Amino acid sequence: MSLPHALLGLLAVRPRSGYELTKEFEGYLGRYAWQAGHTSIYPELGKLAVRGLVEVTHEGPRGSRTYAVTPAGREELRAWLTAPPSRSGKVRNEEVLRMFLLSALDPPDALSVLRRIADEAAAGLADLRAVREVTGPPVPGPEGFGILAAEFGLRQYEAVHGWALWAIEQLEQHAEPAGSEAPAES
Amino acid sequence: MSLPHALLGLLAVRPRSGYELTKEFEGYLGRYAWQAGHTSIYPELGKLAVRGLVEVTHEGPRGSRTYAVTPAGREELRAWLTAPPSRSGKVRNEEVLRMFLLSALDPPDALSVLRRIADEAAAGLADLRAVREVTGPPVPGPEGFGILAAEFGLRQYEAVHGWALWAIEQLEQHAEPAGSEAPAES
DNA sequence: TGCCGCATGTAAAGCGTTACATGATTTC
DNA sequence: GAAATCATGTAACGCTTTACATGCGGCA
Repeated sequence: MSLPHALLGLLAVRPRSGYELTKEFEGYLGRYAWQAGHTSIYPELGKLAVRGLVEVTHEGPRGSRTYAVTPAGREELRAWLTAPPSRSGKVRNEEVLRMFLLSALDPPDALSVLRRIADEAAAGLADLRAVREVTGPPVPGPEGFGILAAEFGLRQYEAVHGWALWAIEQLEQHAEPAGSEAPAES
Repeated sequence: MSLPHALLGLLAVRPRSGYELTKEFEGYLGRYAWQAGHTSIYPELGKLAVRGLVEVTHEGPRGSRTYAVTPAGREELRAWLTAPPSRSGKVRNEEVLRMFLLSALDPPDALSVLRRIADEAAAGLADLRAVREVTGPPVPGPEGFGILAAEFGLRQYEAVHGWALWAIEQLEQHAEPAGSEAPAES
């Protein structure tokens, strides 16, 4: 379970409340890396506090509590991030599963799914390129948080897009296209 | 939950027993797309049988039951694969999470992690290239099962590798390298 | 005969998701 | 004053994982 480390990582950038952490998981973090709802986050913060890895540094208006990482928490985060391959990386990616099973479809159906994948990758690519325009070039330290990740997502989308176009080409050598879908743009 | 569809997809290629299906999840499928143990698979096969999506076609030596997809099961699989973006794609990828949190590390630590990532991507790349050598060029239909996925994995690794090298370059502009790790080869 | 791998299953514990629930503060 | 948002929490259900458990068949 990596949720505690995700929380430590976010709090290492700057202290936040459980509510703010929840919002963070609704953005790119939750979309690409790890998702969690507030009903998982609040109890987990409590456990981390008991273990002495985070602490409440401020209590605000609506009973809000701002958490910050302790030195012990920072050390735990560092240990996890620099640890060996982990070797127990739990993978559950529905999109990748679809790609694995794609060959089970008739070529016309497979083609239309591939065209959709190519289109979605192109859209994601455009989205992240816009993000890069706004944030500018990467800088090190907490300020640059997420820039490396954005570039990573960008290159992932490029790979997916290229793969989908390649796969379409492969399939079209063997079957006439269905012709019911708009072609993917480059 | 995508487990039932993963099972339908595997059975659509050819009928198998629960045991064989379990083995399948220990390979590339479980490593990259979706993991499951036999204690999830056996009950799920029972549920699919009740719903009429699979059926037992043969009973072998050690109480083994060979399952096959029914026409209804094939239709269900097709519906799932060709369905819209699904919009509820659950993402839980520990490796990607590490990349997101990388900026929380000191530059020297971040560099050593990035070098490890680059090395692992290079290793995975070599592995999949070997697979491609064995299986040859892709062909359509159930026979080509997994070839598209292998090419996909290959391109993913290329993207990760390229990203890691790029990230290392970015960080080295701002901090002296730790020098405790072997440099990543290209 | 003994061991290994095949082949399936149950039970308990833990975790995550969904739904339900509450109250305070700000904004209009 | 009403509505939206902030901010946290509990409870129930279902799924996953881990551990435990059993027995047959092939091979040396």
